[in-house]
Amino acid sequence: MVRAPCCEKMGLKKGPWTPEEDQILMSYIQKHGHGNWRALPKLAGLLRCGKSCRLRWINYLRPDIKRGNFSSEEEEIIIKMHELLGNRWSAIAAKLPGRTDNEIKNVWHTHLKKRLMNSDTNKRVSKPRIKRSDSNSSTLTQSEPTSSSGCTTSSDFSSFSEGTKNMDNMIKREDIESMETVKPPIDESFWPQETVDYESSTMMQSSNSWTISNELAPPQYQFNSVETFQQQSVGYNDSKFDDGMDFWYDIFIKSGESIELPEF
DNA sequence: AAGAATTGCAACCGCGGGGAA
DNA sequence: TTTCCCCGCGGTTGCAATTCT
Repeated sequence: MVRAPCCEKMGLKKGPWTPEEDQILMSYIQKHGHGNWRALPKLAGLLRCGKSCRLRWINYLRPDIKRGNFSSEEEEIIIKMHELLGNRWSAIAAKLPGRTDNEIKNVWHTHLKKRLMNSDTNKRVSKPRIKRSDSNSSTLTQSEPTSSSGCTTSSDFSSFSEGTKNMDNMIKREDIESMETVKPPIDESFWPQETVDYESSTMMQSSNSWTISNELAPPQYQFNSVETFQQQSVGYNDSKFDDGMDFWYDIFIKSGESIELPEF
């Protein structure tokens, strides 16, 4: 079976969309829905192929699209899901409402993959670039620092599912979030705005405890002494993840201290 | 200040799945 | 069962913006 190239017909426009074309496509879909994508451009009066219209709508014009930089939580989810699912961008996008597979794919290739590689090789992470444009905002925005939840570096996610899966304490996600205080005292504000450098905090593991030192961090953020925390994995179920998976967080408890895990 | 190099992202391409005829 | 068509997915590309020298 020979398939004709999408835009073989002469006269069909390719390349960047103009605001006028966007307006035509949006108002047509808002009035009539998209129905048959192939027929849509003709009906709407656009010199584009249906595939191009679909892509423009899905990736850019849809009203529920969330624009702007990814939050560190979203990036964590992407990293975690990528580890579980691989390059199944649409499946990952399903876990991030308002984000498209294309956007996630781009973020992975431009930020997260490099970050993980740098993390593995103990290199500094390069300064994030300022986002070029944002349709919902006329001002340029700086990427958020991507140091995520305290000392839980991206490479630590690899141990999420390898952790103590047989532990009995299954708790809810909101409970985990309310337990932020038991993590080591390194949060997003730890890092100066212009750089993302979670590698300046080093973690050394001996049996199930982590020794955390941040002697390379900026002076105002250094601990007075090296502190030791116990690592513990806690799992949770989240209805957002409808494919039956459980997720695991590593939390850190100061040596000598104990906490009670919240009940269901 | 200007040109080169790098980066980020929108858009394109081709393939495969699934459903209708 | 086979053929055709549409849609969605993942990989890749092109180019504008930004940074570097």
